[in-house]
Amino acid sequence: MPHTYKYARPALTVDCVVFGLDKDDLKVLLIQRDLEPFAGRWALPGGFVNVGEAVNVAARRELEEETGVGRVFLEQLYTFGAPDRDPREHVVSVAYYALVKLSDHRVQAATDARHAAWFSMDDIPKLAFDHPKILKTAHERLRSKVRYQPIGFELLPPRFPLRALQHLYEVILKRELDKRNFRKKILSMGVLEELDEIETDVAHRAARLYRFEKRKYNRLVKEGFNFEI
Amino acid sequence: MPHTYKYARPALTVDCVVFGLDKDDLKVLLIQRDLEPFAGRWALPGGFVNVGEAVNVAARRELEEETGVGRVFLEQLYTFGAPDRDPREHVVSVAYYALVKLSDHRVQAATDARHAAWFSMDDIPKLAFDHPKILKTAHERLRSKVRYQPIGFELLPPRFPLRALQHLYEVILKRELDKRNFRKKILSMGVLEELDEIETDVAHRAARLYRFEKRKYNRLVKEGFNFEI
DNA sequence: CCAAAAGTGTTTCACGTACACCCATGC
DNA sequence: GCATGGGTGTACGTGAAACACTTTTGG
Repeated sequence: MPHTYKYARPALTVDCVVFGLDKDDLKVLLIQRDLEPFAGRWALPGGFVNVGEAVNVAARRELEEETGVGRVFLEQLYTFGAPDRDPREHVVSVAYYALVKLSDHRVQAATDARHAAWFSMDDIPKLAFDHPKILKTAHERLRSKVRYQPIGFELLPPRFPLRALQHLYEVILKRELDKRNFRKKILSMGVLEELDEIETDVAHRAARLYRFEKRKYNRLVKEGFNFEI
Repeated sequence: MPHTYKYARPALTVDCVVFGLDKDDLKVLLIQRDLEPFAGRWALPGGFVNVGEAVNVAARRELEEETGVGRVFLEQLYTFGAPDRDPREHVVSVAYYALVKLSDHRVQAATDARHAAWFSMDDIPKLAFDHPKILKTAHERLRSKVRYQPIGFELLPPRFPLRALQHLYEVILKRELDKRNFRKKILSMGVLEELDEIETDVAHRAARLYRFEKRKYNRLVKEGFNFEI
């Protein structure tokens, strides 16, 4: 059913940069295109915004369609609106970035489905459209935001050893952190709950597990607390 | 000349939050609507994005049409895409915020033109659409960004006394700053050039004028310098 | 000479940073 | 018993914050 407007309109899409944290690496979920343009190239998951559908809802829908995962951290990144970013016509894309827990089985499943795969940020293939630029913007946003907002926890399982949290910051910030100073600082914030549990299946002394307490964090924020690494 | 598409498309607009700094106040430029919906209401300047026109170019064009000023600081803020934000149909709007020098004569001129006026941020009239939300988002962005990026200078004339700079931060951050600490800090950054000029036409001791040295700032940034107030 | 704002130093305290060893566990 | 990572405290330096008086100028 065709639709007619008095004035021409750019098309409107969403693209999602989905970050996950592997044992060693920061990874991104990419989709292999099977249609022109850029058939065969890897690209960010995304698609068209339906009329009557909120843009963030469209992003979440596309994300769920591509990765099988809902209920993830999703935040608007930037809107890319250069007229030549799609060779076919003027397509404006609202980009989002998502943080998912790779420990989540449903995310794992998406990997085998329809030409989707996780790529290390250090080894990204040639991408379609202006997706290199979008990915770069997302990476920068993640790097700066992780320092003053507790979004890193979105990449970890609900219960984690402090070592995993430190490793996360080291990978994202690309520098080493001092173990004692890190523990001192993160514990002194009072946003982690120390659990009565320890790691299992490790070939050395098992570490204590912690949980991020969002309620404590929200309470502290109201009192003027500033999270900062 | 009508345009037809296979699938329905949301309309795409830009809205601009234009901030200026009065002697005392942070102000925003608003336009009074003369068409329905919201005829008579005040609203943010903005308009439709043309096909083939980059979104940021559209924002700059609309801004120039409404305020008569080009070459201002303009940055993308956020994209608002709720389907009910315009009562007529689904209109997605990419919002920008601009910082202008009210000392600029061309900006002053815009005030008398076609129902445009500057409003103090403490005294905003009822606004059309979801513009209160956009304005609030812009205000928060300005408040947080001004602390770690030297964008405040965009609101001042090229040559200014330190007092004006401090006042700017006090107005935007909504708290008083210590004069000695402020001067010490900002001067120690080494991004201001001390001029051989002083204020004129003041009824008291005239203050020395300074200029923001963007080149020095850029050089320092390359060396890892972080601007922060 | 009075009003109004310009300009200037020091002390204190909190926090970031650097740094090394013993402990618990699995194999 | 050895390899592997877990867990812990202190000393130092930098930078933020608090704080008050003298100087200059115009009217």
